[in-house]
Amino acid sequence: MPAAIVPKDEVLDRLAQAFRENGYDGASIARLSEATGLGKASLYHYFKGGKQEMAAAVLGHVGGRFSNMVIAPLRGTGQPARRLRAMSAGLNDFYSQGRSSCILDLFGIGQAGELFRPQLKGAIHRFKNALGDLLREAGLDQTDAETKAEDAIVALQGALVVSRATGDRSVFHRVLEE
Amino acid sequence: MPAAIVPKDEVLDRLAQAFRENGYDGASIARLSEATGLGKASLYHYFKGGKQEMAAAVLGHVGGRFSNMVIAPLRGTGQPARRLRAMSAGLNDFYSQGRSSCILDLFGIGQAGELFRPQLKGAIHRFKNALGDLLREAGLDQTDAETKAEDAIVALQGALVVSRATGDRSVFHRVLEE
DNA sequence: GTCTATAAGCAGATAGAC
DNA sequence: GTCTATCTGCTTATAGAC
Repeated sequence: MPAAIVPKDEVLDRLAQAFRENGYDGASIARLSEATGLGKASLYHYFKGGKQEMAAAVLGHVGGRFSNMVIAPLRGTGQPARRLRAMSAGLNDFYSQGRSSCILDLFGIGQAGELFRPQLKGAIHRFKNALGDLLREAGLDQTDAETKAEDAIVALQGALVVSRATGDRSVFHRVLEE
Repeated sequence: MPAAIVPKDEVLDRLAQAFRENGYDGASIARLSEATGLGKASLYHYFKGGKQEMAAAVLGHVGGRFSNMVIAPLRGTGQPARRLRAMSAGLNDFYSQGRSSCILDLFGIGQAGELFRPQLKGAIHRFKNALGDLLREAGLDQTDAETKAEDAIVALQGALVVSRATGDRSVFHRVLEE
């Protein structure tokens, strides 16, 4: 069995980008085909469950990238303040300096929301725990740490929405400095 | 010319709800027809510009409701702290206790974003100014007031996204107490 | 594993009767 | 002002050749 012409990770990256630009409903198979450079039938060869499976695979893939770029720095061994800065840098890269929408936002809408809510909930939970643990390590008590962690995630999501709506990414950059 | 069977405000309310539940792309004409109780052709009689005009009309209608329920209390005459609480109550109603997504989020996505960005930007600007003016009146300097106002809008949008993604509206309620 | 061709159905939108 | 019926094109998805 010969290797695929395009590595699956690359395909998933491009699918993710297309979903992030258009949302679940707006990302038609034709667009996904164009974004990946694969014909429609090839996409269905990769993802036999169709668009829904493509989205699920993207969710897993993006979750993995998030773990590497954001969660891992938080779970590292340096000083808390330093790890927090590493997380900010990771978020900045992950969201392309605020240009990319978050899948947690897009996949929460409409029918997609019903399909993927458990995964979205899990992703938020993991992020909140990682950040909360770090804040506890930095000296906050359990309740404060959880609240602050949740606030940070809320601010991040809000900044992405406002940045997209205004076309002005300065909000995203400012919020990243919390 | 006899009156319409359903008042236009009622039609707009129902269209708004359908758009908020499904997003711009997810809200098909068939769904909008069902949501309003009007046949497709009747919808096109009201909105000759089709779906795009329906969305634009919803944007204007919802903007008006937001002015009444949220901006007006901020611009009132009582004490700043009291007006702030009135705003919170208005937001709680406007977003149905966190159950409704914000049009600023949904209409920022994909093609809809390109169509409506100016209106979205304007709406955020008006909210930020009203809130900033109140904060200045409460004693903050210009820069702080603007920053805090923006932070509040960011937190509100983020809370709505996180509430929708997790299905847990407690985040929305907590953030409303800032 | 990729492609072209095509099926079946839904999308947005319109015509014309009442 | 509302409806049924319809048009056209795009949607998801599949069949089958290479």
